[in-house]
Amino acid sequence: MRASDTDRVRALPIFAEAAPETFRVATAGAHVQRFPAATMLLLEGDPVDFLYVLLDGQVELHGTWNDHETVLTILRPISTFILAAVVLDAAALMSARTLERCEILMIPGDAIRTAMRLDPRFAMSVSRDLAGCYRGLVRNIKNIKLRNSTERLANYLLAQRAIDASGSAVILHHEKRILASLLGMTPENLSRSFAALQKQGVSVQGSVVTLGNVAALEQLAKPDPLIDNNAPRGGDIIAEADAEIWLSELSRAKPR
Amino acid sequence: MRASDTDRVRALPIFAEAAPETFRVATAGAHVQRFPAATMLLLEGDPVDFLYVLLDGQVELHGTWNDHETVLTILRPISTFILAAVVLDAAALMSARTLERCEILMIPGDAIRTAMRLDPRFAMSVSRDLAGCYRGLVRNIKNIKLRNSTERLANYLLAQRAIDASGSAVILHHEKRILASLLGMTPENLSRSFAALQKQGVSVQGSVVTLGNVAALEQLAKPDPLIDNNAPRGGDIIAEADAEIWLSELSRAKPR
DNA sequence: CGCGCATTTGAGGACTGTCAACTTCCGTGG
DNA sequence: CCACGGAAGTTGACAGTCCTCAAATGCGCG
Repeated sequence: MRASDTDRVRALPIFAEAAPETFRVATAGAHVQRFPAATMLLLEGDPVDFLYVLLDGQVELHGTWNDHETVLTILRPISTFILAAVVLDAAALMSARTLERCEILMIPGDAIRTAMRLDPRFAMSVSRDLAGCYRGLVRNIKNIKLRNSTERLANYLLAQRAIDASGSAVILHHEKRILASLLGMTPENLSRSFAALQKQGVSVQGSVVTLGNVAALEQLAKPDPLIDNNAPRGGDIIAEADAEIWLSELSRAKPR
Repeated sequence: MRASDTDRVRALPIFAEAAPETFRVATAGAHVQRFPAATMLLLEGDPVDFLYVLLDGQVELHGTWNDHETVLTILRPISTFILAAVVLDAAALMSARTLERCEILMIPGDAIRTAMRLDPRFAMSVSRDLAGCYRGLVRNIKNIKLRNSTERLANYLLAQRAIDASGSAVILHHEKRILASLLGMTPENLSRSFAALQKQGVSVQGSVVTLGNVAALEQLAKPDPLIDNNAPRGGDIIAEADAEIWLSELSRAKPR
């Protein structure tokens, strides 16, 4: 692992407050591995022997049933994945596949579990990370169960805009069929949803989406701090802070 | 709190391995409170000051958006809820409402967080609990995104049968409109799904459902250990053990 | 007994998935 | 550099799923 990578991993929320010794032990048994695009890193049902840390590239986590597949999340550096399975030493519930060439740090699960027993601050950080992941999924379920596909897309676009902070243009970082699956629809319906959002000033050219009328888009999307995590990075804390601002905006919401 | 309750709380996975001192301190500042049916315990967006432990009764956790509501989970004794918000000292993402008269132990969030810092074994237990909750939600999302409503109902019935182990009869522990929301459909469609399952030998009389042909129901439901948590109680470990048996059954699955 | 609420049933419409054909984009190889 | 092939994306037609509204039925409790 390069020194710059070490620093980036050290800065992960999970390690930030850990004792130096904890970090040293955990990363001592770890190794960096490079994978080509479209590689299955892990199959659901497999035992999980490592905590994965994505250093570079993109990874998709997905689930399968009855010959159908759905994307559950898409990861970008720096982030860890399948922490929950590592903590429980259990089989994976999601499969992991690289979307591009990736560089991944693999930390033995044993090392993580023993580190948690020895270093309470580290265990606390793991708990906080898991709690943040849990809340991310709660948001996800509310999004799926309470909104239709066009509303989900609209909120996705607004959330991306908040993250990238790149003016009125949003760049899609993955293929549309991957995005469609992430949002719980078919590629065909994603196209149609984009078309439907033209009325709200949305126009698409390849992977560049321009939001011509953010106010109109927000009126349709009705973003909600209790569903849409608008924190630039690293979880909950920031999102909670603006809750009151959002709520005032929500008070004028109308029935569907 | 009655002595019998103390024992039951002590037996919770979260406290089972905690130091005696940890348990004593945490429960010292706690108090038991009784609530009538249909009481809002917590509104989404509210700061969370307590870890709740349901000792008796039923509690529903739900989410709201744009004047629509969806049930996210239904709790029965003994279980804790909103642990994730307590760990992060964040606002609740779900509202909690009693479905019947309830008896609830409320442990100050501060006590939980300081206990985690002081007792690594307790922190480890909290991590394991959160990891189990996280995996429960992953299963939930796969269930919603990969199955239609009748398939979800069929799997729900099979899962209930496995939990209660009560022959070929399954008892619905909550009103059908609550169950419908939990399964992500309207009450009307729950009725129709029950009707559709008559072909698979399912018949309903009030809150008693008899499964007349489990094999046929399983053929439709295609239960999967990576979606349906069939552990009698307390999470993942048992479910993982039978994975191989289930998988052999799945290998002959056909495209939808 | 009657009221209120949950549940069921029916009709219609909105939303979403599937299939097929077509267009666009992009990387490869000539 | 260009032509080509294959995959991704789009569009249209159609079907299945699901929601909404309305009305009827059933159930429990005062």
